[in-house]
Amino acid sequence: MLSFAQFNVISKKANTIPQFNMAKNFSSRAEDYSQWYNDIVKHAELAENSSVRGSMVIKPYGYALWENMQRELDRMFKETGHENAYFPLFIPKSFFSKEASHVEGFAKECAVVTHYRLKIDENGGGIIVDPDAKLEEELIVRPTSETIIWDTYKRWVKSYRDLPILINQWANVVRWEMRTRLFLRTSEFLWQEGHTAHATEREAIAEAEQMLEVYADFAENFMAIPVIKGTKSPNERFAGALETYCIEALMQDGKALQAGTSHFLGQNFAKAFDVKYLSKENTLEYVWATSWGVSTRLIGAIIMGHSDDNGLVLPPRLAPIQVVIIPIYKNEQQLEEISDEVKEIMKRLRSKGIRVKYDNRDTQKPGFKFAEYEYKGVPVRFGIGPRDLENKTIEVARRDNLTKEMMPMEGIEEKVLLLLDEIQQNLFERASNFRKKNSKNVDTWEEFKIEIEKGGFLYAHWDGSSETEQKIKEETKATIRAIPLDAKEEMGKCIYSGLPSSKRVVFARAY
RNA sequence: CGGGGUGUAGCGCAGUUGGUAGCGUACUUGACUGGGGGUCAAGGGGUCGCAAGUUCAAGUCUUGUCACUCCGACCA
Repeated sequence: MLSFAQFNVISKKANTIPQFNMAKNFSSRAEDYSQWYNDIVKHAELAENSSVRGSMVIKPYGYALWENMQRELDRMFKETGHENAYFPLFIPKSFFSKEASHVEGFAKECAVVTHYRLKIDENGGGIIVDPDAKLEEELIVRPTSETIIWDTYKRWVKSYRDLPILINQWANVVRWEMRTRLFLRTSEFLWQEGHTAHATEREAIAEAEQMLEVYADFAENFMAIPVIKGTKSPNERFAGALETYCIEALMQDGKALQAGTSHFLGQNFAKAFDVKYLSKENTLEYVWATSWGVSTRLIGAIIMGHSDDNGLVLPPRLAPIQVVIIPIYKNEQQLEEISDEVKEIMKRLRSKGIRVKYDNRDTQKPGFKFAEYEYKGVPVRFGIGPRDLENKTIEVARRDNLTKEMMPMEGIEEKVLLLLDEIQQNLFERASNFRKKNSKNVDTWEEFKIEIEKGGFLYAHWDGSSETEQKIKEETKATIRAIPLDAKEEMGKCIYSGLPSSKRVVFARAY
């Protein structure tokens, strides 16, 4: 059991924000971590369960967050030379059987379309599937798009001049999961999947590594979550890949979350779909492939990475609302005066690119609004009342450490710009410290079994065999989350088998 | 798919030995309020998850079923 004390950095000073959530029946992390997570998703209005089992409705606030994530990622993809395209949702069943390990990996979780028509039931039972409308070939709802894309690339690639192909698509995919959790695992989810084709192995590997860097950059600089960059062990590798690169994050309950993966696919798909090009030397060669993706699961990472017992905490660079302004007034006239001033302030904030919202609803009290935006994780809140108009001040409250102070209206846009950066930085540091505190080297099996119960990343030696990894998983539920790219060479003995090992890998229990 | 738990008003819950449903909050109206979830008063809102069964009578008992949730197996 982890202590969350380090995340409750509420100062005892006079400007401390009082804690009201006790009255609202929201769970705390220590009481029930899973319930706490579910409460945040629902009460912060990110998403809710739908009538479709295992599928969620992403609500406007949650979708706005996703849009911000999309925008930054999309920019990064384009800056690295990629273009967006769109491929079909339905994939002919036969495509799947072309790459053996790929089928095996996904077969158990595919939704299948078998018919194309409904009809009125003659026996009065409402609507039924028309048995006469059976498809010649059944269609799979994509769990990922490698097959349909490589079937397409086959037609696009003739010569080395056609390479590389650098394409990304934003799409939904379906994986029929037995056990679902909002954002972390749902039957349908939103993601992006990049699929590239290259002339050489070297170039493909470089692409996979480059995209891993992009993901790590995004995680750390936008989500404010530190990640371990590494490769997966063969057991954890993507179905059909020769190498899977990953970024791995640590959640507040001590469990790991895979935040993004990038795969070097070798020539597996090129061979399965017969994608060849004529080289400069006039020889026919199979192309080399990569694929890489991140999903709405990242929203789960943001929630579990930063939020506290008062609700959601969002990193400023991704927050749908960065500054919310709440007027405090006694009558119509005061509201008008405040609104005039706020209009001016908003203009200045927006000129700096700050996403600001003025909540002038007359239907809610200020205190209610304070609590609401706090729960929804808005990084900065302004309170402006008659006293502020007189003094030319603003009460500025920050969500990350729950403190507030008075600031002059003059030049507030510059101050806030700095403040947002400071909050972003603080969240990253806080998460980094947490990870540091919950990462340790472990050298004996006894110690491993004790430490894994406490959660966190365990750096330990591993003999490199799947059997050992499997045994460790069976006995402790821990898996190898990553073989860090920056692992230093260090002779040691496998934690489990005692066989020699040259570097430490990262073990953890995972989502 | 196996095991546990929960489904009663928008949300959170109570409901005794079976006797026809209640609390908090939210909602509506009004007044007073207003710098951290306001106060008072008066109101509105429920096929008790769904379907069968037992019974004179079912939120309550029985069976089935669906959903959610936790724990396993599977996975981003």
